Amino acid sequence: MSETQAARRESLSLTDDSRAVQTRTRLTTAFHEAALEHQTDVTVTWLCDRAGVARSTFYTHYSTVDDLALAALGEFFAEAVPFDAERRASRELELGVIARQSMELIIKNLWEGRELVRFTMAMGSKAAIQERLIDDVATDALTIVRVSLPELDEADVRIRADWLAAGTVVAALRWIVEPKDVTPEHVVEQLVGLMPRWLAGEAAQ
Amino acid sequence: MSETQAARRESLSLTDDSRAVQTRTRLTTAFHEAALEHQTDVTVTWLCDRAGVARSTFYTHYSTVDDLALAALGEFFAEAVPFDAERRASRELELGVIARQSMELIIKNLWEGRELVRFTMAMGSKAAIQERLIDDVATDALTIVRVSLPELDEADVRIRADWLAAGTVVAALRWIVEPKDVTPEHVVEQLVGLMPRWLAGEAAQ
DNA sequence: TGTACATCAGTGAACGCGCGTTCACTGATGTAC
DNA sequence: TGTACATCAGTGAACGCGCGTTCACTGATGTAC
Repeated sequence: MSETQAARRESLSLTDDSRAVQTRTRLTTAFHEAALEHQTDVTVTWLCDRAGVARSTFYTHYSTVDDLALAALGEFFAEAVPFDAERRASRELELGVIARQSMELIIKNLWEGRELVRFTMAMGSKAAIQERLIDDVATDALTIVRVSLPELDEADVRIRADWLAAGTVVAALRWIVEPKDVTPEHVVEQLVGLMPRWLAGEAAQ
Repeated sequence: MSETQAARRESLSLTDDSRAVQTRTRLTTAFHEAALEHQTDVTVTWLCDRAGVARSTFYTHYSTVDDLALAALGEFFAEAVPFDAERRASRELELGVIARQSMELIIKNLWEGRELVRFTMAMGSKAAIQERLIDDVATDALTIVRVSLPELDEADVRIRADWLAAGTVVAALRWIVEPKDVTPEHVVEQLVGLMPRWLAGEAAQ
């Protein structure tokens, strides 16, 4: 990981230069196409050929295929979690209602994108993607825990956020990846039931 | 992943041939040494040189460095979880006591091996190792959930096992990897508190 | 107890492959005057 | 409105590297007789 390349990636990720935007779109599209076509062995070269972009250009934007994959997976969780924190802070709804609605949103997003999720996780980058999703969700979950348990110190907030993020992401991803006769609604109920009471109120357990 | 190599690995992993045992020991030792010496860039070649073993031999035993790393990490969780299931089945202790003792065992093992765990996760294989630990723990946790909630159907058992395994492994690993002023005892309390009531009884929440 | 043989783990050289970086370049965009 | 110039994303060829496999081999172990 050279400083030069990393710095260029950093600045490119921030720019809205139309050429850069187009390159990212092309690569993301190529990734989606790979998923639709159930391509195996998707290499950087394959993606670049498909996107009509030079290999060296790929690396000015992304450091690995996982990087692109995560970008292409989009905002399956990212939408739900900050929204949840907002509503908790406003205290207009019961905890159980908020928890259930947020989980419904996460599960709905995952379910709608299940083809893409399955492909991505089958591509060999499963572990990396799972880990980064957990990271992202845990970061957002920190706010939820702070709002819910204001007196808790930071280290304990972190433990709770990690626990919740990991449990939710892993259980949801496995349900998505290994299709069973379980409806999204049922999964929501199960996951809400696993939440602690301070998070989901009477809906817990 | 060729059939030939995979098959050879499979049969070698089962044998107790003294040569094979010695090779595995040497490689595991080399990995431990790499950790002690805080080696960066531990490649298969480095490990084999250190172990006095041919590179081709490495691949007759392990498919990747992660494979070896997981073996070298040993039984941080594996010891605790089946033991937990046994005691639940015998119904001689309160749920909360069993849950706390099992968590104490997991955390104690991780704490004692924290140098090795940190090294392994810093080596670049963090995601893969985290994922495989979750897998292992989830498999054992299936039994615990079945014993605790006998009437539950298999898909729901799976969701609960995944949730518990992921929460425990991820929260514990992050505590280990990013040292804070949090004692092992305190972490145990936090994690037991996050368990659902059917698992930890009154100790939950 | 000794000899012949089968089994199987280890070896080392060679292979192709994809990764991620580097660098001098080109060409499009947009700003200065 | 036109010209000169700076900026910066994209390019493509080349590089070294480690991965994981293959295969014909060697040599230790242990079993059969």
